Amino acid sequence: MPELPEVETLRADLQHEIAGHAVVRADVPQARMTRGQGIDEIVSRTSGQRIRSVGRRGKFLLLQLESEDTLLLHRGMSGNLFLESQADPGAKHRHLSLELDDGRLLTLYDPRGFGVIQVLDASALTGRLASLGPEPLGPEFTVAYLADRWAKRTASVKPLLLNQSTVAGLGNIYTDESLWAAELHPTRPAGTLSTEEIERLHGQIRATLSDAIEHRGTTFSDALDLYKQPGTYQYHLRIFHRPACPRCNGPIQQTQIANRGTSICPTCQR
DNA sequence: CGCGAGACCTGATAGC
DNA sequence: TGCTATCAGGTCTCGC
Repeated sequence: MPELPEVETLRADLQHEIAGHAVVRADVPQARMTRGQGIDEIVSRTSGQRIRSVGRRGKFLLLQLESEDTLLLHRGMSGNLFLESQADPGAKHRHLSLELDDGRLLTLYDPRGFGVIQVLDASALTGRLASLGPEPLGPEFTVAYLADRWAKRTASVKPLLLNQSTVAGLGNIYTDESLWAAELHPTRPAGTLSTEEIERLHGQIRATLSDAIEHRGTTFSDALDLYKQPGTYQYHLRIFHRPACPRCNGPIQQTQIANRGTSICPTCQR
């Protein structure tokens, strides 16, 4: 579910709410999302630690601890992180709870279990994030970077945008939205894009993500924020799961590209 | 190496 | 009502 705007919304709220607070007690009820790291290790390396700050890289949330360890969290497809006074006792899919020094509880729920929970030291963190491409809203994500990277690529532009090593943070919604805004067909071989087309795409990726962050992301059914509230960008989506194209009024085609549901305006995106 | 298909897992919803 | 099939906002890995 969550892409960069939903993770960034959570990061900003977490920074505001929990930075400076200490973790009194950690609970990791199951090891499904720990990628081989032991429950005991995660608990012992987070318990008692003050949270310095809350960062983000792509779709990863990074809780920087006073020990110089980082608690790395990924929401996968269905992960929600809530700040609550008590964990939902009926929840089947609770993966992490951090009890803070003021009694509040930060809890990660993830039914599908595609998310990630790991505690990493500085060098392990660097390694873990090494394959990620640039931040789409940062200075390293440039037209020249994309043009250079794609010069000889035959793959379709959509799966390349979904690949986090191209640029970190795009998912299915914002890829479709950006391609529509740039008037590009998702199956265009990346190497055939002109500089002007890459400029359009680059600009629309940034504009779309910035706009979605302003609206606190997209919420369909779940995918709530720290306070269990929905974002509002679903009311501003132009193509994704929409019936008609806001540009030409033609019907939007729902299809499969790269094994992902894909929304296209066949008139505006050639 | 580049590329696409399938796997991973659970829950919601649609259709019979 | 209850069964089965399909789909879901993300990675990973396996073959070609």
